[in-house]
Amino acid sequence: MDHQKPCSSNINCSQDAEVRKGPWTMEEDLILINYIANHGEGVWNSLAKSAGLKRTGKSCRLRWLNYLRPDVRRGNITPEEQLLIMELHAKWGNRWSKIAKHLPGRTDNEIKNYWRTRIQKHIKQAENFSGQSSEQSNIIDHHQQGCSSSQINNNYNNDAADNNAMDNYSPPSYSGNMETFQPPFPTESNDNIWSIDDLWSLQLLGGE
DNA sequence: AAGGTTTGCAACCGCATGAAA
DNA sequence: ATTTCATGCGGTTGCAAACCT
Repeated sequence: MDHQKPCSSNINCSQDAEVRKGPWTMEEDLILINYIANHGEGVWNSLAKSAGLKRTGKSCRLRWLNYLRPDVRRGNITPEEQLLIMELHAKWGNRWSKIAKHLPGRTDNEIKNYWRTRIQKHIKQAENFSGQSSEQSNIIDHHQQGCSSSQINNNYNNDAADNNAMDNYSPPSYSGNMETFQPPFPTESNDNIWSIDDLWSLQLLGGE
């Protein structure tokens, strides 16, 4: 992604004085990192203002949580993580934030993207190959037809099953296909224009 | 090499929920 | 009890990069 292009997709460019949209620039990232390092997270709307960012609080929060946080891990979803994602998804459906809580350093957005771009696609391909098992195609259909999370919850389980369920849980629908499932590695996506490490070291150098 | 298509991901949007006033 | 505001969530979109013809 080209984070350097200030207004490439900025619909609000004309009224740019107010709210910026679109990709974050390195400068904005640095401002946000710096500000949070010095003042903590606080209320996002006022944080955005105080930091001098022409962004909504929502946008700042998202950028921080999904990208800038020091503990966020990006790229290289391990086979273990992948398996866990599949198990938890089979159990909870599209409850991405809930799934993300079981994968330290991973964000709901990343897991959601990963599911949609890799796993879902691969399951669909496998299904086309093997004439498909009924249970599995049900799950895929749910996502293709955009079923609501409440529907998913009815089909799978609810929060009560939360923590100890994993002990006696066996993945209902994917296990049969794990044989044919080729993890689409490498999933390296660290080739950002600049790395978060870079930003943090910049922050540490110039920070305060 | 050029143009078209597909893929992957960052970011936005709308809605739901909860806390504070 | 009601309203307002902030946050969190899931779905969706836009676009650059990668791939294909």
